[in-house]
Amino acid sequence: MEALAQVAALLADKTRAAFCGALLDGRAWTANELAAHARVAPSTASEHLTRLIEGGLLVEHRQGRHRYVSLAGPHVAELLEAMTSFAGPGPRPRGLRASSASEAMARGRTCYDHLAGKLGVALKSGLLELGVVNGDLAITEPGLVWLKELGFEPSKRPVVRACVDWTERVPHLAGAAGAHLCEVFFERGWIQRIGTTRAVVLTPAGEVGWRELGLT
Amino acid sequence: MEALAQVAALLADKTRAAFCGALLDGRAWTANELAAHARVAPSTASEHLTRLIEGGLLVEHRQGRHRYVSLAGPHVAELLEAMTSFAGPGPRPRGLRASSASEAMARGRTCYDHLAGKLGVALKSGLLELGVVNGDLAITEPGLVWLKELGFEPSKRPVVRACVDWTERVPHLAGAAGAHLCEVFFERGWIQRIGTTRAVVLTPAGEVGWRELGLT
DNA sequence: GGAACACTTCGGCCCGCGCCGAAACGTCCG
DNA sequence: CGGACGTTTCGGCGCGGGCCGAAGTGTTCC
Repeated sequence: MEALAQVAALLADKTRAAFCGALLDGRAWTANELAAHARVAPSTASEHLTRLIEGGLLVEHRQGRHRYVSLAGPHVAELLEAMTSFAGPGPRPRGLRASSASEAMARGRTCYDHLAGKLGVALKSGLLELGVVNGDLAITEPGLVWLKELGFEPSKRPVVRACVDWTERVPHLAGAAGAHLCEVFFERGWIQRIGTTRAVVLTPAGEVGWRELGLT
Repeated sequence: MEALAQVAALLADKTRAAFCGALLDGRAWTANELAAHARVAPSTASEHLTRLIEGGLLVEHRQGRHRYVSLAGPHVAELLEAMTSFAGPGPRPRGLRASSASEAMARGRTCYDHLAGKLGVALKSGLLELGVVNGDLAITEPGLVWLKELGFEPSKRPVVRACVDWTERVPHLAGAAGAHLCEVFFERGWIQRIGTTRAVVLTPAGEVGWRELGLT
């Protein structure tokens, strides 16, 4: 169980945890951006990043004088959400700005490459009613056809995976299908990021689009 | 992401991780047993247990002068295996005793309340061939009938869940079905613990039984 | 009642590690 | 070439937390 402690230790520091939380938006961040985000000195951030990369949680790709880092893959995102949902919604954040921000996150957000929050759960429920997935959150035959009509192409990656939502405490839709739908929704302008955060809203166009697809 | 760091911190200590690893056998241990297992003073163990319980990872039930603790539920076991499998099989354990013990664990073991290791993966493959579960590891209609013939009764708990095997790096069968099958196999003497460890072997009777069920 | 036992609380030690600032390195741009 | 900038390395500081032993509480058994 030595290995367990080592992975846990990587995430046990609040600065490193903040890094991972920021990277959950699925994008690549530079070392400086993360340092500013977590309010630590660049030198401190650099050391943390090295440890997270060596631990296999992050990957880097260097470009000129920049060091871009991102999560090492969907499996990392799933692990992070699983752990976060375990602790569950802690005490309500204090302060107007913070609480409205966290409300926005609860309403809808991206979780690495798919949708989470109330929006993510609504999507899952809709797909369930449409028969795209069954009660155990597995893809159905007609569901696969439905997805292909939206441009989905099967790959090595599992089509659907359950990812525990840390605000709703309910599994939502991850995996290749979840990622594809999220991508399509962004392309069509159905969902939009709020500022530069992970929070996401369904646009008016999105509401129409969802209804036309048969989603609630 | 503060919450994430708190959960991680609980598991970031090698003594607490060792406790959790021991408790993955699904049984309740006393504080002293765990202390001896992790080679720390009883006073140290006591403090660790309090923290793990407050963190929601463990539950206790006191009986006379004993303090029994066990994992707080299957969700904890799943989280632990997910994190352990992430780190993956580290360097081979050194020493004859240690390496043969870890070999036995890799061959077959219990993971909280279901089977894991090569044995667990073999069970999953067999159920897949029988059509009890499908490729996405979801229960099928005939599969549910098949389970009920073995005394399975559906409950609130999900019938099947994927649990990542930390030695095989492949999902195996958890959830209510996994727990029920493990229980039945123990009752019928088809599987047996090696000593008092989590390691498990398929008995000769078990080999016959598995064949009769159509498992490989 | 008294002795063994399981566990807990407390005080104190000490190591690990997160943090910073200063200085060095490499890259980009004018 | 020189200056700005993103990043890294190093030394040093200070806190948190894991550990133990000693003493205390509650339970069981004789």
